Amino acid sequence: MATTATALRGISDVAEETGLTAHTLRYYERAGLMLEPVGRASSSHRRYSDGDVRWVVLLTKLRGTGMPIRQIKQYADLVRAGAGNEERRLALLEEHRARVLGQLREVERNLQAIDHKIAVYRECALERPAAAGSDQRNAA
Amino acid sequence: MATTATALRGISDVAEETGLTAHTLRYYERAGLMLEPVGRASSSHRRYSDGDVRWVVLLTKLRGTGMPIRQIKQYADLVRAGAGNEERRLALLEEHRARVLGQLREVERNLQAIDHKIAVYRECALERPAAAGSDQRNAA
DNA sequence: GTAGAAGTTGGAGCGCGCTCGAAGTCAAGC
DNA sequence: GCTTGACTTCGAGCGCGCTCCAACTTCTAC
Repeated sequence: MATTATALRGISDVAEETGLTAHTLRYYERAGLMLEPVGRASSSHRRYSDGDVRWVVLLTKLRGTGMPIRQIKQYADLVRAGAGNEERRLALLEEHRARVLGQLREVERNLQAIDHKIAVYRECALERPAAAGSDQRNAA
Repeated sequence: MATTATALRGISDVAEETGLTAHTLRYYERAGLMLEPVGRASSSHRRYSDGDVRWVVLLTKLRGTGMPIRQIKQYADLVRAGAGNEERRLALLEEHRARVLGQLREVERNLQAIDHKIAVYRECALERPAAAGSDQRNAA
């Protein structure tokens, strides 16, 4: 069952896979976000395991929802500590989730005001046929 | 019809009304986000008109959807320039709107991954009856 | 008049999350 | 051997959006 070859990847492979830069990957590691120091080749070049990469992908989801580095660090610390603190991990994630949902709602609320403004400008554009070329807008 | 008394407000009133700090209000003004320099009392204290306040409120909506100061400045410059550039204002707002919608979708997508993680931890919590007090979680 | 609160300016400082530069190491190809 | 290029470390730098400080003026209450 050695079919899943699980090739260890270099930092630029992982950068490409995750959408982060190599700089950022090193930064995350320095910041203590990795579960364990990333493995090294004899040349001291980093060699990421599949698990490392999956973890980094999770980090990108957390960052992508605005979780601060400091809090991701807390979560990583909990996971690194091993079994027994699952409730605290869950609480941390749920708190984050609630915060994100709140932010989403607020952004939507603010966006509605902007939508209204847009609607006003559209009406305004209808009233005045406008200067030449008003129709070359991209109707995206 | 002079019933709308339109009292001019001091900076701390406006801070309270808008949720910004007085510091931030001054900062926005310095950054060129106001349509015109805010009026002053004889004492050189700022006196915000209703229009000023409405504009600041709009600024908070733009900021609240993540529009950078630099771009808000562009929008303010257009409005300040007066009639004739409504299309550019509209385009600016629509671009922003599209960007925000994209970001919302991506945050939601990332959040789904986190939700999945949360679900896993919840199952995990069910399997092991866990240490005392595991049921005092808020069932939000 | 006088104390204390609240406003003014200009510029410095901060927290965040990267981002970059410099100098060095290592492996592969010519 | 030598070059090229991808990697390493450490620390500095940056862009953003505030946030605060210091020194000063002015309003308000007593």
